[in-house]
Amino acid sequence: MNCWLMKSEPDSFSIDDLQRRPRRIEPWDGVRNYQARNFMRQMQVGERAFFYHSSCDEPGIVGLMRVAAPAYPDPTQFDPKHHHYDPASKPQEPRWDLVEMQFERKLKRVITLTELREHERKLQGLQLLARGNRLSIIPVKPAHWDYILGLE
DNA sequence: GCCAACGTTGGC
DNA sequence: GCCAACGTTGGC
Repeated sequence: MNCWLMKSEPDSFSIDDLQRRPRRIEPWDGVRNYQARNFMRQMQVGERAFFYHSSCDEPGIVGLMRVAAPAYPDPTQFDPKHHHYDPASKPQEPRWDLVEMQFERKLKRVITLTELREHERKLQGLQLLARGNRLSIIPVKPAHWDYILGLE
């Protein structure tokens, strides 16, 4: 079982939004980065992911999710009215995928990016802490997963 | 295949 | 709002 970390800007979609969705499930659409897409294609139903709030007052991990449905083509890529429309993607050969994520629980408190950095030595190799990190979906080693949850 | 220009991400 | 880092695009 792999573990993951998925970023979202709370202004557009927050952990509370996920909790309020029907069945607490949301299609994770709008990912337009090949590396992130390839990670989604590796994700298996039941695998766990951190929900990370980015570009906000307090960037950090705010909750836990599980993969509810494996990767399939993201319909928003074919919708000309959609912000994430990709005219270069053909329905016969979709370029972008999504996975469906299900709310598991909120953390008792936010584990901030600042706090994670204080544990840099224990979290060696965690891509979130790497210089210039911009990927919205990254794998998390099980040992790192456990260590981070231990901070809660 | 190179690389400049441009767009995006995301912390601060 | 600024800016560093990175990805993508497109001319050559």
